Amino acid sequence: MTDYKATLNLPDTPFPMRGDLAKREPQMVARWQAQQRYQKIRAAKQGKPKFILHDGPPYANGDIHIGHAVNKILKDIIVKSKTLSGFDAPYVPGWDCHGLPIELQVEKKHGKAIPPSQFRELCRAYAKEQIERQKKDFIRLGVLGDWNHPYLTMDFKTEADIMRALGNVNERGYLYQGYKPVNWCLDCQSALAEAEVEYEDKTSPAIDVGFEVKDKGALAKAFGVSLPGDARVYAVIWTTTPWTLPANQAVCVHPELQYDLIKTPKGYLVLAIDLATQCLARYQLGGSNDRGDGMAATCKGAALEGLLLQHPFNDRLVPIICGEHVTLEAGTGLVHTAPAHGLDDYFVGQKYNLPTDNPVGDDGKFAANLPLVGGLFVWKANDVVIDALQASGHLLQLEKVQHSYPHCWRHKTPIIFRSTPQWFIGMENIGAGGSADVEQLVQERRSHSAKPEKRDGVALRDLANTAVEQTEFFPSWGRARLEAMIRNRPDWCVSRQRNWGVPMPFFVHKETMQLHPRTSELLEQVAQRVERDGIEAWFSLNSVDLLGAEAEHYKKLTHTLDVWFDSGVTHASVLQRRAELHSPADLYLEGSDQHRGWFQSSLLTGCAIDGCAPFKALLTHGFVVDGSGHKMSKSKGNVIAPQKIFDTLGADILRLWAASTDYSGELTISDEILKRVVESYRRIRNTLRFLLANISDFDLQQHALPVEQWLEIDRYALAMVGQLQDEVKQDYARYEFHLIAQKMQAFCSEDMGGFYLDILKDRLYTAGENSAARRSAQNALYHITQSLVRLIAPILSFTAEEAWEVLTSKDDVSVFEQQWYELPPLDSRNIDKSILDSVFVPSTWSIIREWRNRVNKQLEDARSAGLIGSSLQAEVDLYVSDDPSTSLSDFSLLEQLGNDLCFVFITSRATVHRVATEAEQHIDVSASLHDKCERCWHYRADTGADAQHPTLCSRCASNLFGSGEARKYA
RNA sequence: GGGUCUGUAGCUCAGCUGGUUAGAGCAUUGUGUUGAUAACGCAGGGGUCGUUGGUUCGAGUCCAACCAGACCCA
Repeated sequence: MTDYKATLNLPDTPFPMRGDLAKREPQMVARWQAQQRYQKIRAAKQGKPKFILHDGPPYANGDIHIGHAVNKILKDIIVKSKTLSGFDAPYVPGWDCHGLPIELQVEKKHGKAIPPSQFRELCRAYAKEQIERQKKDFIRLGVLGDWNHPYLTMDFKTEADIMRALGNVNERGYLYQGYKPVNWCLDCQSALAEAEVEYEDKTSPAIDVGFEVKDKGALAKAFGVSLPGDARVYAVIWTTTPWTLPANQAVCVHPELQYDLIKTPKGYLVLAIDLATQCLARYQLGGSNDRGDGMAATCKGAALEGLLLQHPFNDRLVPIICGEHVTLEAGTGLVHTAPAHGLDDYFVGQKYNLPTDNPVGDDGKFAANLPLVGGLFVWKANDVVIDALQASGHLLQLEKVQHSYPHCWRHKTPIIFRSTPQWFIGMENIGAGGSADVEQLVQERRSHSAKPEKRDGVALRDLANTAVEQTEFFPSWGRARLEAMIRNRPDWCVSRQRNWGVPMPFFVHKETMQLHPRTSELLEQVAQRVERDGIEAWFSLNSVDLLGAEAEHYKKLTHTLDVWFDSGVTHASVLQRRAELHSPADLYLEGSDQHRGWFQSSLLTGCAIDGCAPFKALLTHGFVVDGSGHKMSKSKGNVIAPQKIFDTLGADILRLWAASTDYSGELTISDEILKRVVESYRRIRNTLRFLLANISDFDLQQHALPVEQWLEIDRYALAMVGQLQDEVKQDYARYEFHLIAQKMQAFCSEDMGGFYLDILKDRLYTAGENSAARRSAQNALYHITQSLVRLIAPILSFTAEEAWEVLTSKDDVSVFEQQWYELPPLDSRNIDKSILDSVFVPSTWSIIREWRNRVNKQLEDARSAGLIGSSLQAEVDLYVSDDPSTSLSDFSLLEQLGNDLCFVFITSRATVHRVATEAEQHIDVSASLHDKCERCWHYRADTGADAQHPTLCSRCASNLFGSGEARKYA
């Protein structure tokens, strides 16, 4: 007996069914790097229009987590899809290298007793080491980029350009000196970062102090009462830091809270209604808020705004102001406000243009010339202040309280809030809010800080607003979020008192505190030295070298820049400095937290320096959460590490997960989800494998057939992949990757596996190897493969490159040197006239597929009844109505397929019969009574017709030894 | 407490401007095949569309409140 199996054209490919990704991907990465694929792709794309996705630099500390992975994968998908869309899309990854967290790590490792310059060297070395670790993982994810030349904010040139950017901001007039409260350790005599502060219990004196109301007429009006001429009225505050009273500049009320005016033996007191009773009890005073007619004298806080009070021991008037931060948790509902000594106070003070004058020196002693507390240490001043208040009758109550209070993490001693000179980028030059009276009052007293000039008369906030308007947002709500933040943000404090950071290379006059008149010129000289020697050039600089004799009048600033400034100005230090890049970038892409971070620091510096945003579009993704929607944390134990995923499942699985999740909200990940992703991957991979395996003997040069000579179903397949490609290209352009993953999956399962490929097997395997019937199928498969490999490439990069090598039989080429595939045209303009008349367009094919579904259901019934096993054992008879009112009835459509209809249903016979009405329509399934052809497994009457080949049907006999069967439709 | 979002089958997602029995893939169950075989085909089960109220002839789709979750602030 002949082995007819050997005569079949069975699939064959080196593309394995199982990806074995975890093991093989690293080898692929190594080879790509050795082959310099990134550089090759750049060369291939030279001259194409540019698409610049600018990398927001991750911080160079710690190994990458799943959030990093999502961010880099999304960027990579975009860069690659743009590349395939015909853009030259270089990708220069970056790292953020300066700042406190690195200092902390280095301190932990090497201790604190290290000279600053050596300490900075250690920081630099640490950052470098971290970058290498992160870089290795990013590359492992399959992210394509210029990994040999990333940008680092600690590159000497970049450090110099960061300084130059600061100089530009200053030249535009957006930089000014002001004061801001910082955590201050009296023992360190230096500022502390948030991370250096610990909270511990401390006992403090808590005092209630009356501020005498100066403008009694206005107050009486606010409460709707009339007051006796000699009445004394006090606004009462409560504080646990009596020493801050010398810096008091206002008393703050909540605009929406209700306040009482209460008559007591000590005079009238203003207190929040909800706290009045307990306050009076504490002061051991009775009292009444009856305004004389039996009605209570109350009013909203807002009504009190602007009233002037006499400071209890300084010769000045302070206003009542309104603030949302006032609460009823403790005290009186009126808050003593010293902008120099508290952050809330500072912010509300900004709003009302209150001075932030700080009377406390570095050593914690009050300035010598101050009344009452001059020269005293702050803690000592507590008692003096209390005694004075007691003596003057302003003190209503004194007690000791224990409360949580910030302490220095090194000295374990209580710290203070103390405003210090800082540098700001101003959002506008006129403070918002505040009543006219307050405005006037404070205007007179403002002398120490002049806010900046506007750029061309435009405030930075307005510039930023305009820039946001002109930006495209993915998703669109990003705009609202950024707008809201810009509307509310205070001026940006850019100075820090750190070691490991880019210095603010300024000289200020020792007396006037003004910047040196030649600041820009000097800054450039410094920048040139920094370009050569790094930031150390500034720290080690002797002022005389630059200033000569002037040096004795100028102070060299020791501030460093907020690291957000470093990364914020990469549009200047990177985009505008690298030949292959440009600013504004086409896209910035980061997590949603960066609306406050990098998006904003980039926007503000861009607007300050260039007058516009450094990006044309912003894309935001959510955070990764666990399967139940909760954030990941070590303590919860629900952290999933990207390293574990690519070491066990492979990077392509992680990439497919990132792509198939809708990133506009949170991205959920769990073992189950990953398991589903793996299934999904298998489907795509196996479809690809089947395609490759069935065109392994196909050579387009030799075997190409014009589309009009293809079988109908092959043209339909081409139409399907054409539509898929159109949609997927659009989805890439809109950055809607989860739709792509979805469509890819459906295409592979429904259109290919469940329909086209299943039907095709018979023809591919049993038709003559070089027959038109088989070559027609292969033509379609070839184009589908070409299209599909590219469509998945941005997402499943490893798999696509692997398939590309099989497809091209070359191992040193990348699919990313290509563009989206150009499918043979199928439309009426380019195709043979005969096809125009064809009834077989996608919409008619869907009718055929509906009938196929009906047949399948009947076959399944027959199978359950034990009538058949394989569908080829069945013969079907379709009774279909021929509705004369329609131009093309189902009957005539199915009938036209003729003998090919059975291949569509994968049965041994399919016959269409005409019935009159739809009600008569039905499908009969019967088991074939004929013999099974050993080769094609169809049950046919002509099996054994050829005596020479008794186990073959005549179809196979013809395909093997004759002219071959003719197929027209399927 | 404020700003910006999210909540449709076990999982990932569709569902356009409100209109008939809410879709797909994966998973699950049954089954066929053994010439895509740790693959592929076929059929089935599975959803109070976060909850409650409202607008409407009609709401997953509009409005309000609430619940849960995320990010950023305070």
